[in-house]
Amino acid sequence: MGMPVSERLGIDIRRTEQELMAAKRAAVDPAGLTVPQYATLFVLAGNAGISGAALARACNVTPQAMAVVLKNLTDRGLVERAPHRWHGNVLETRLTEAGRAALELADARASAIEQAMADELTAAEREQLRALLGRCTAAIQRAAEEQRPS
Amino acid sequence: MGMPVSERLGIDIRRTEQELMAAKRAAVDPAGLTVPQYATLFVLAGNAGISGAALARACNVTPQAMAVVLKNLTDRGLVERAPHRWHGNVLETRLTEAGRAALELADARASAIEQAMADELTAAEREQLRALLGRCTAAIQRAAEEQRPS
DNA sequence: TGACAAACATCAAAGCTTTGATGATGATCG
DNA sequence: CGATCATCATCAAAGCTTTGATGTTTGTCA
Repeated sequence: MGMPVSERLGIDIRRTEQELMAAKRAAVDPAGLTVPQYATLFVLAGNAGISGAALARACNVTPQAMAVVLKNLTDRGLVERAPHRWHGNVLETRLTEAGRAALELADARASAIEQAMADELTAAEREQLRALLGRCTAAIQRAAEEQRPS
Repeated sequence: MGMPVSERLGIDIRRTEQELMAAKRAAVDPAGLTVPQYATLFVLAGNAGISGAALARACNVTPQAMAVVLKNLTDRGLVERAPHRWHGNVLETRLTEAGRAALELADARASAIEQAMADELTAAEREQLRALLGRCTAAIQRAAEEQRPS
């Protein structure tokens, strides 16, 4: 096979992300939320009345994926959706009181995970990590672009 | 909310992993595979006759998740499963010829993504990244452990 | 031998995610 | 004005993933 496992940085990245997801899932679970639901409520808290499509962009998922999350959140009464006043097609989404409460509960615990990660590193190391990840992201995109059989 | 978005390293990690997954998905798609299927075939290529549970551990997913992947691979004739000779309950899984062919096709392209990422960084930077990610992983696990209401 | 723990496989429910396809709405430009 | 394009929402299909619950098989130990 092409590249030895020991040299695949993707494995390390994936491993870390998996650990992060597992920890966040556990952190957010007592609030009755999933990680995507938490992320959605989080964005919503700072952007009341945003559209589903914009929410999808903010969370880096497809509008269809976001629609599923929003449906579940709506069913549980954590968000409300209402048609935009003069902009016919758009549905404005807002947090309900219950939604804000769940978010606050979840965020306290989720933030603790982020905090632990931040505390493990010095400020310089944090910047280093972000810079390295950024370069990886760029390289990945470049490689993907080149592979495209356009 | 607890922690400002600009300080959440998790977001950078997640972003990179998403980009990586998207690129690998595109890379592996012409071979008719998904990323989990590719990962499974890859492990299988180096561990013929492994059990489903062991495969799950190697891929860092639950046995149930692996069962779904294996079912799809079996349905497409890319792997074969047969009961272990003297060990009644275990199903041994092996690549078929078609499976090996799909893997090779997919691996060439997937490796190119990994290679691009590796090429972007110097050897020292690669080690730095792995070390930083490793420390993050450890910190995450520690934090998750502490949060557990045992 | 018989009870028990460990490992394996699997059914089921719930949820997320992607690609593809449709239809509605609003803005732009000829 | 009317065609076109971009944006938004949504239906559908396929696949991955998790938690929880079952049942089988093996090996250990009292």
